Amino acid sequence: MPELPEVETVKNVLKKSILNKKINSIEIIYPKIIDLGDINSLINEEFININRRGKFLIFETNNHYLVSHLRMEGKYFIKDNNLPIEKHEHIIFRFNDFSLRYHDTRKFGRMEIVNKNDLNKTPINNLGVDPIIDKINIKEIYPKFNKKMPIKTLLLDQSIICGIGNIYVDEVLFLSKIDPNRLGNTIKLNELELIVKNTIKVLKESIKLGGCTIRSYTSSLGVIGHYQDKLLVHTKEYCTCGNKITKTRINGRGTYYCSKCQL
DNA sequence: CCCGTGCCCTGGCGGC
DNA sequence: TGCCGCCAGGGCACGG
Repeated sequence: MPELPEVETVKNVLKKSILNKKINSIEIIYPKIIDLGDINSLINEEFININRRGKFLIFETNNHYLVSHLRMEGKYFIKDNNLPIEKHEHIIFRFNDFSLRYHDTRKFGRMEIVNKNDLNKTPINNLGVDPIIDKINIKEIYPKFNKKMPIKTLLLDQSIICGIGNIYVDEVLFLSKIDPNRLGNTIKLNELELIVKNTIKVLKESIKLGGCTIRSYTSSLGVIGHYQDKLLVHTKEYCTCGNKITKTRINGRGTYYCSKCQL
């Protein structure tokens, strides 16, 4: 599933191929993907930049922003215009010499289209600090962790820190030697500092790997993350210390941790 | 306000 | 071999 590093990679690859080309037409096969705005307002415009915030892609056109969240399985493909529309392709942007196709097996992804002044009407507005884009002030965010909720749940809350998903949160807490069940109000300032440090480290390393996994030799932009080769605890059976990994559920999410290493 | 639950979706997999 | 039911989970709506 695309997480922050994969979204970052998609952004970088798309920037190389779709900028400054006129959108001739748009086909909407599954309209529910769009939950705000009129995607047809992008016709005759060009994508002039692409940014990322958290797990969101922000496409900038001449007069609009298209905000896109891939959720679990969303992907963008670049294909020849002549190729038939395949199953799970829901939105098609047609340019002169190719098409950009939004593909999403489970239809969980969402898009919002707004005028330039209205970015604050999109979910972007509710995001907290981005560990890659922003300089995080630990003392500023520390009070938001003073809650009777598991630290894992708080780290997945995109309005505090954005971009961390279920896989990376397990890895970050493992590296920080913190039990994901510990309540936010038991986390000390220096522990949060360590968590943030490891978050930045893990995400940066994964972005590097993401860059290697783009299949640029095809016309498609399916991103296959190779971060799974680096995972230390998520989906693992045994810890590097030899202890059996505990599999449990926190906030409805599958959770992996080592009860010996993480306290 | 806080927090837990269920929903959206489909493919993959285990069990029979 | 096939079918059924469950599971995966990001974000949001809803309700106690």
